[in-house]
Amino acid sequence: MPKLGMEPIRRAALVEATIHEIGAAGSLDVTVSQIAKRAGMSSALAHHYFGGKEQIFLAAMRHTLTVYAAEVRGALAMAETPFERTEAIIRAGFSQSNFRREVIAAWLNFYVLAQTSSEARRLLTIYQRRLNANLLFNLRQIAPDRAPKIAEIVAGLIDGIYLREALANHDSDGNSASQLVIHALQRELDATE
Amino acid sequence: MPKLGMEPIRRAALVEATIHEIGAAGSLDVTVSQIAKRAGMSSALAHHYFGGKEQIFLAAMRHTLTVYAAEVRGALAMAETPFERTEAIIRAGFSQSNFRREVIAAWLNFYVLAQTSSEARRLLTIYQRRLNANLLFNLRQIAPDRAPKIAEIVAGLIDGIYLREALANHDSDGNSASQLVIHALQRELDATE
DNA sequence: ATTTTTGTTGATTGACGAGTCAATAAAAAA
DNA sequence: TTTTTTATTGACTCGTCAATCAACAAAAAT
Repeated sequence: MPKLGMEPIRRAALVEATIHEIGAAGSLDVTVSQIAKRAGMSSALAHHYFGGKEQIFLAAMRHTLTVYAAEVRGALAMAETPFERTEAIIRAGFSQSNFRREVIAAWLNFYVLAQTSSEARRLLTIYQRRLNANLLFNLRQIAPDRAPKIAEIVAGLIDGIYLREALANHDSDGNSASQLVIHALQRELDATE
Repeated sequence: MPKLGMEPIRRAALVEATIHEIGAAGSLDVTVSQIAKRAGMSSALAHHYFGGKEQIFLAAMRHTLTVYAAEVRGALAMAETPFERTEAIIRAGFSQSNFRREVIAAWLNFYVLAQTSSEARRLLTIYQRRLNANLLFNLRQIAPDRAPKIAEIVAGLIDGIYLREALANHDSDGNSASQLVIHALQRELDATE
């Protein structure tokens, strides 16, 4: 009983299911059947819409990036000053949603995939560039000449502290992580030279 | 024609081959047969000595950590002051050897495995603790009360900048990465409060 | 009314891979 | 010298899984 216009619905369901399954497995070692089952369809249909496994993964990665980007935009919209906006970018990176099991798994496996898949690499580059551009734009308004270096440090700290928190044994507290990065940012800005 | 005392030789060869194969594949998606072949033996023998795939991986991870630890110790031995020792730790993290394809692949997949394998998690925790302890010990001699926070920042920066450099499109220059982290360290130490 | 497009799946193919086992051989111990 | 221990592998089992295909159904277009 085919209802028309199913494609976008099916695709979305598959992306959702993929993220969930990767989160449950912790790796890309999930079968198309598992994903299709969770999305409520046959594996043949998953292949029909996406063509293959890697393309399903890439769609899931793209979605993860899109959600993240939206979160950053939302946080930026509520900030007034360049410093507040920089703070907002940092906090967005450590939001609760980014510490959900599936999101952590998505990022870690994304990194792994980026070594060999040029499309994954491309997406990762987009993420990195966007983060850098956002930071740079705001930091330039505070410390024009030191902005590039500070942006690199803040970006590196966001990724690094996230990695450490995501794999720490205790439950991750986004707040203390944000505080740490913001503290480092302050130190950079305090310096006069 | 069995020569005795082969076990350690075989194990070492398998560990070596595993690291190489993971590097070539970029993932843990390598077969025991591939590994065994590169190590010059049958897959049955690999199973005989290690019991299973995961244990082969863990041995490879352990080896990677051991090599890294040795590198840090070597660098520390040649430094005199606490600051120089802190610098040495940072530089060791960005040494050329750590940017080899296989080493990058080992670390990235290590992170992925740490989500689900308690042994991998344990090893990763050891690495993190050791890095932190090393930094802390030296930083305490420079800025006793701020040492814990600075150590966290430097550790986070090492991991984060490494991640970014390892997945960057250009060839990675360990030097500029070190310089960046050392710069941030300086800023922290410059602050008077 | 019939042809085309869209949605859907069960069944199948073809390949691959982890782990086991029986068998073989040489060294060492008894 | 017989037995045990260590080294080693080819062949096999059992399972899994990505991808394909033929076939069926309903809506839309002609």
